[in-house]
Amino acid sequence: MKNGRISFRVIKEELARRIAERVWAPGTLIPGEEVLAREFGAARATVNRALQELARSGLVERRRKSGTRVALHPLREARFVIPIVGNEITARGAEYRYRLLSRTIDRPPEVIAARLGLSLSELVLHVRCLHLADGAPYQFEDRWINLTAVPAARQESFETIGPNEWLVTHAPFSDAEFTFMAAAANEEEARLLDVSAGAPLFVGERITWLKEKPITLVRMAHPGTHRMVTRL
Amino acid sequence: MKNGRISFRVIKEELARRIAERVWAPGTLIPGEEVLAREFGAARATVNRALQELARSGLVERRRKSGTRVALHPLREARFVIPIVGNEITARGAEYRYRLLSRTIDRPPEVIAARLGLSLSELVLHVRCLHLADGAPYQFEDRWINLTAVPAARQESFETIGPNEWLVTHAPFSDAEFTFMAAAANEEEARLLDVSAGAPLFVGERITWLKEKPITLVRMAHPGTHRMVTRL
DNA sequence: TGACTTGATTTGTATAGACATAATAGCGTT
DNA sequence: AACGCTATTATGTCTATACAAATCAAGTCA
Repeated sequence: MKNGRISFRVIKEELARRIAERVWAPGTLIPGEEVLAREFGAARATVNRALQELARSGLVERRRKSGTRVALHPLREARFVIPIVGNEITARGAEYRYRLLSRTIDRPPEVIAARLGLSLSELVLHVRCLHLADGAPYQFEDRWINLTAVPAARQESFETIGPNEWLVTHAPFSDAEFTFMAAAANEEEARLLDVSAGAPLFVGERITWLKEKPITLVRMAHPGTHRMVTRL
Repeated sequence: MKNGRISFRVIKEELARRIAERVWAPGTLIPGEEVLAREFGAARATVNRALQELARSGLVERRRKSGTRVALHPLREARFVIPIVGNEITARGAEYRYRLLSRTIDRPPEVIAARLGLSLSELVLHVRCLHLADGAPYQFEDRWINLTAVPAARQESFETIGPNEWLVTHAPFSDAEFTFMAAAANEEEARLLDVSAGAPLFVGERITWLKEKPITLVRMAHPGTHRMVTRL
């Protein structure tokens, strides 16, 4: 940007600094956009953008007519990128390997049908597979695909390509729900992930929909050593 | 907004729809801002805002000169709000209770000093407490506070107010790192959280800094039934 | 061939001005 | 006091215009 012009980033950082250093205490009403614009020698739109971003990251709360105040409880949100597992592994410099465990087409068990909102008569494709990093078990993937919504999955063997990778290029989705939890490894999970039975697992679950229509439900289990980290 | 004017939200949703329904396949280059602006009868700035938001949510990738293309692997990021535990509990309609377990001032153990980047001679405040929902153990909090950075913590007993709540209003931070993992409950955790020893726990860890200066390290352990959910 | 320059293109950002919208405060009426 | 209207005010958003920055491609020169 040209010299004299002040970036919304600069404003954002300066405002963040004032909040962090208690120039403006939590709960305080901070000056209005016009005032700040004059102070920084910028247009109101520029200040507005800075403030909107601060609001989205949870540092301030804004209300029409009342103004902008420093958030009382800065419950800043954490953002995690959910990568394709293969990329995640190679990004760490490890060798990625994939193994298909089973692939069956059947009517869904009640639990699965309920979670996905399917009737018990609709067919689902059940795929179980293992992702390995440098030969060590990294993730056990247990997936159910709604064949009514994704009939093309019937033609795919999933022998060399993981269902995740296949789905992102063949079955779009518009909504998703992520869940993370801890669980104890059952006999099979223990064997597959090379941990002892009952050992803690880090489990991620995801359901995706395309305009209300359920696409797939996947449970991804990692050995307990797995860590999900983010910085903000 | 006035009748004729088209909101960036409308544009954003329509573009998202086209991507979800494969009007524009993954990897495809989508029309430039000017073209879209003409199509929607909006200013380029409006289209720009819509596209920027789509880019941030990971649906498209943008590059100057090349243009905007539909992301090949929509690794859409998941956003989790990290609330104050008390609010989280009352928001669920449960009764919140807090119990202080211990509060000591001492030199940090090596592990903690290393994680926080402190010298072994600096004093830290070690607080352990329990958060309960409707009488049942909800979270075991094990916290270390850097007294060099937050000397005021020395005066606080933490008998009725949790360290988290106290800190957000008394010790600002500018950076934070979140980690989530699964772990097996040790004897003490098992007793406190009312699970059996070795049972899986869902553990969150957070370190915060104010301009490079470490403020606090906290480990928050939940019973394995705990779920962290987000929708996008 | 290969390194450098230049131009064209697309997104990125700032601005001034206008109007929209939400929420509040104050007033008047009952 | 309770209710509803109105004016006020701060944020929210759109437009038109301008220029900045990145980057790709083609052309130039050693």
